[in-house]
Amino acid sequence: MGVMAQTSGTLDVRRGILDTAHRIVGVKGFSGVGLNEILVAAGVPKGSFYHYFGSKEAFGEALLADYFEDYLAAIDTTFAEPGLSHAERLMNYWRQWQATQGSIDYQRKCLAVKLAAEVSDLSEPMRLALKRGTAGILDRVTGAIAAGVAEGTLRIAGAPREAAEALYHVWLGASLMAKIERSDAPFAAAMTTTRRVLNPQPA
Amino acid sequence: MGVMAQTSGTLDVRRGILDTAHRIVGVKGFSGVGLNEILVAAGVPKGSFYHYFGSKEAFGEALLADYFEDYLAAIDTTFAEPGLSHAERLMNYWRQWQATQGSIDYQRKCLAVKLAAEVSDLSEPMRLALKRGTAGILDRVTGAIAAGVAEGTLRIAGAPREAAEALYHVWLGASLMAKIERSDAPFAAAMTTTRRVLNPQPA
DNA sequence: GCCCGATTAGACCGGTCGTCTAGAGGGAGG
DNA sequence: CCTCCCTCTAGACGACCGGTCTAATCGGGC
Repeated sequence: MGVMAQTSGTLDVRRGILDTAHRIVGVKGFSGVGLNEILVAAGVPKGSFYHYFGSKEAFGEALLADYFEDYLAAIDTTFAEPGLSHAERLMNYWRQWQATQGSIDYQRKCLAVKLAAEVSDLSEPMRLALKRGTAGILDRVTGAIAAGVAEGTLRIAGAPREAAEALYHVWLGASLMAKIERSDAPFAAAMTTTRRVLNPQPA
Repeated sequence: MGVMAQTSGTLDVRRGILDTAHRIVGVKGFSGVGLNEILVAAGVPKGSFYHYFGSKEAFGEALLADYFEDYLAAIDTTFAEPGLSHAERLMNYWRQWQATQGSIDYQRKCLAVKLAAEVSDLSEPMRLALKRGTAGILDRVTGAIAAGVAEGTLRIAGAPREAAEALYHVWLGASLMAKIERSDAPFAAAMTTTRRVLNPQPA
């Protein structure tokens, strides 16, 4: 069977499809791309698709799950960076958001922003993947805010969870406006709002 | 030519297509629906479509323009309602947002929320229609905030434009989250944020 | 050399957008 | 009252692309 060798090959193919898809779906959306385009771009024969995924919908679910897995790991890294206050770590997170969404680098475009509206009325499994992912983000941001408050580097009115939700909404909305306006002015506005909400203090 | 009689009939057909499309596109998105489905639902033969619209894209642009025309007119009505303070009118606007987006009434779903991410990478004319529409909303909200501040029923930190952008971002983001979570909790959170930002005072 | 599971090729059918030809409808002008 | 002519309707049609599935191929292990 060559389990080892073939398994690694198999996983590479799956990864290749997922990575390619992230790039393309991040621009064209989910209904807007055909499997064909993704498969050709990934150099994977069309016939193979149903060996790796059960359907286009199951594939979309996997794409989202895979995306959030990476994304949450990246947040954990940012929020654990040594030598920084919780306030600084949190502000770094928003800075990264601005940097990745504002750039022309489609590779890393946020699938949550791109797909939320399109997909949540279309597919229940995909909607739930989105729900799990965003809940994970909200949990982490809430934790970081609470830590900053406890540490004294953040001063907020109300509960950490409320602030986290408010800020996540702001950045989601700013991302939508940035797409509409093709400008990163909305992110600058979001950053101003963020500072007003969090009142970051020097450590 | 029968200009009058035929014109009214003609406009009815166009209206019918647009209204039906609003309902369907509001659920399925733009790439997610075929002209066929819309036309059948509207009871309009396919051949007529290209008499009224040049292409699917031009139709999408018209759909958005039409949507925002109504939407902006509704805002103007809300912001001109007699016997209310500017603060009350503004809070009514957000309440209406919550009511229409939170409901199951797809007829009136916000096309800006639904289509922004999907369409702004897909079609420049549609993106510009979105840009014009959202700019109109932002202008009106900014005006209402400024009026409330001048009147003394609103107390904000910073410029009215900043507050308007922050709040519009919040409500856009909350609408996305409401879709993802299938809950109107995000709107409740947005309302809390809104009150914190605007500090509405009794007249 | 054979076996057998992992992988692929390509057919399949239904739907996509857009086009095109024919003709129905109904006021205007003689 | 009849004809003209333009607006609008009708829906078949083409070329193409969608997701899915079956049947065949590939290639390592024995």
